[in-house]
Amino acid sequence: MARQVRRPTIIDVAARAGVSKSSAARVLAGTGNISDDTRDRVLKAAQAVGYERNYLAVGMRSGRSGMLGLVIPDITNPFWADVARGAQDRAAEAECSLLVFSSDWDGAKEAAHLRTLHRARVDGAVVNPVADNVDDLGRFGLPFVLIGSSAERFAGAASVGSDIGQAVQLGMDHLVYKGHPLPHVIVGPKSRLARTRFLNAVYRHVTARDLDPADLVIEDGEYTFEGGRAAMGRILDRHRDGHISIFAANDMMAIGALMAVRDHGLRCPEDVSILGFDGIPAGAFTWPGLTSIAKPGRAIGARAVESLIDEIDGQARQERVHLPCTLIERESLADLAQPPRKLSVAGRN
Amino acid sequence: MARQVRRPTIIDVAARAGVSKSSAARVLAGTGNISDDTRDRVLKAAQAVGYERNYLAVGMRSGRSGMLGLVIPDITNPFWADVARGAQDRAAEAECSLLVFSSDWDGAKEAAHLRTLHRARVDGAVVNPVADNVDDLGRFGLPFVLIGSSAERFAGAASVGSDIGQAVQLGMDHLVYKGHPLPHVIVGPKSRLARTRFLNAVYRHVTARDLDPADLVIEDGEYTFEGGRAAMGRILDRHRDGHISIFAANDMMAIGALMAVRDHGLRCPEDVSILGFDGIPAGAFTWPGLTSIAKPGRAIGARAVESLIDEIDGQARQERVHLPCTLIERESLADLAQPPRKLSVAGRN
DNA sequence: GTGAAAGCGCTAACAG
DNA sequence: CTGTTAGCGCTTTCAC
Repeated sequence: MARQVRRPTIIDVAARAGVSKSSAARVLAGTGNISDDTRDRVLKAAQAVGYERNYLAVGMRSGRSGMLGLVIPDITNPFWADVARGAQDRAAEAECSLLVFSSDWDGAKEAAHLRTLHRARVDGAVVNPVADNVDDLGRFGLPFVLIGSSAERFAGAASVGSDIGQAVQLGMDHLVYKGHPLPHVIVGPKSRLARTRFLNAVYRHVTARDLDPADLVIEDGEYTFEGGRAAMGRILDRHRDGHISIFAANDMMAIGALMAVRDHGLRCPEDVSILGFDGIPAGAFTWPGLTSIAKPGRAIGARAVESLIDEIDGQARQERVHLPCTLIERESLADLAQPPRKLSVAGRN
Repeated sequence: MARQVRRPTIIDVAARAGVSKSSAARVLAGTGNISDDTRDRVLKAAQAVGYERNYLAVGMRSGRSGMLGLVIPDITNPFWADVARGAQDRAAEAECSLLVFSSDWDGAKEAAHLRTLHRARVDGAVVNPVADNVDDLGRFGLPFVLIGSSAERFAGAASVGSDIGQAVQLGMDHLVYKGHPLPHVIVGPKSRLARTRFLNAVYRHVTARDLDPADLVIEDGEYTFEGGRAAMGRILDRHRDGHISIFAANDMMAIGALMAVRDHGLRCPEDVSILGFDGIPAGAFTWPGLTSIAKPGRAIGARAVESLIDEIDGQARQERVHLPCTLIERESLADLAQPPRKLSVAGRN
């Protein structure tokens, strides 16, 4: 294969069009005043020689590389993949290239990727901060937008994430609608910021309906399949009468809980109802399908890139955006509000 | 936030070190002969002013941008995310940045992304070709490596993919081992190249064991959940006695098949055994867990980048690499080889 | 071993 | 409206 074919430059175009380099440049960059005739000839010449702008050179001259960076924990995680996709699409619209990096929730890796981005001269970056490197980013003088739940720990930076309050509200309302006024809650470990935010929203909802918050049963564990399974196991070991309703703060935990229900010889949704949170694709394939509150991953990615571009253009909005979550209704929630209707399956047995 | 802090250049470093621009450059690039003293002073100066090489400028001068491109159908698809991750990691090791694009299996989008890559002056690209744009890539004179099953349609290009023959062999062997000598096969539509390759391998395995290939039951459908569900439905409508064994050419179809089994009031693995192909994460959360042959996505991505780098460096190997698949054993396959052992669950009912 | 100088492809004053 | 000129930051001859 012919490697390194010499690519035509603006000089070739100018020569062929019989104009000066700068006239050609003006036409090609679409700036300044140009006579129709000149424009025509330059455009034709460019076409003829197969000219393609060298963005490396443009970048060098203008200080704008046309590249954006994205640093997320793991592209292999469906939520983050979704975020990446949103960012990609929005970047493509803006004719920007996106450099994507995975940090594995590791501060050192994150720092390394940030440095790489800086060296690559990206115009700005969207990052889900796992450590305090964001301060470095700021010091670099690189425009950036933060995403995810940990984003708000950092003052003075634009951020976009999902609206946990609205999400919990949505979930609790749905639970109430289906006849589960006071679900048991499975949340993450104490150390995590998201836990607090989630719980606060739950309490707000409970107190707003004049229910006794002390009746709320809370179990916690790691944000994993096993964490959810163990937490659910504990609940089941304790409580053995009547229907149990669960609101899990994370789909992996919800799926783990589902497994625990089976382990205990119970059925979902007949004996136990489960509502998840995240909207991961795997929830569609569990049995029963997992009803869940979906985070708008794609929208978050897209919005973050949008904010970033604004910031790069100097229209720094520096805002905190919270995007609404949506309900994905599948089969893991029994309809207790109208007992005779949906529970026929259970009744038949 | 301080936008556009002037970043120190090689000139600043040279001035501070009290040497010429070129000496500084030599030290910083690690080329040419330099006295220890000079090197020391330059390095110290660089450190002091916080110098960082401008890769845009380097790229312009050297014709190497240090960037690689990756074009896959959809970063949101777990297999492709895995490929992207492998590529990312390998690129990071080589100190390259990776531009990632999703083509949505759309030729036009693919072409657009390829053009963007070309304009961004990437040094090479890894692409899963959905259309015939790869010819363009070749014409561009851009080094590239193809990935995925459609890759081999293109002559004269390096490619890396999974070893379908070995994968099917592995699956069939496992099926035999578990007492399912002649599974029904659910494959993709006739138009797809992967179908043929899969079926050929199945036939090879069957004939090698002196079984009658005419006994092989083949159903096809789209490579989707619904496709698998429908195909399985047809099988179930026809065949109603004894255990049914299924080898699906794709996990989504396998999961669809699982659903069809439930639709028909049957149980997996007691009445129907299912073996999938892909190893998608969701297979861990179905009930029962899906036994599947996993494609080495991450390894494919990593290997592709490796080949690409070799090719860029002029050691064009131009080879076709086939990476082996592995078996993920979960619960969707009954052990028919030793009836009394595992089928106790079914027996109890 | 080191420095001076040319130039990668493009843009942006500055004259004309 | 157009051409001339001077760089952006770096590498790379080519002399010394």
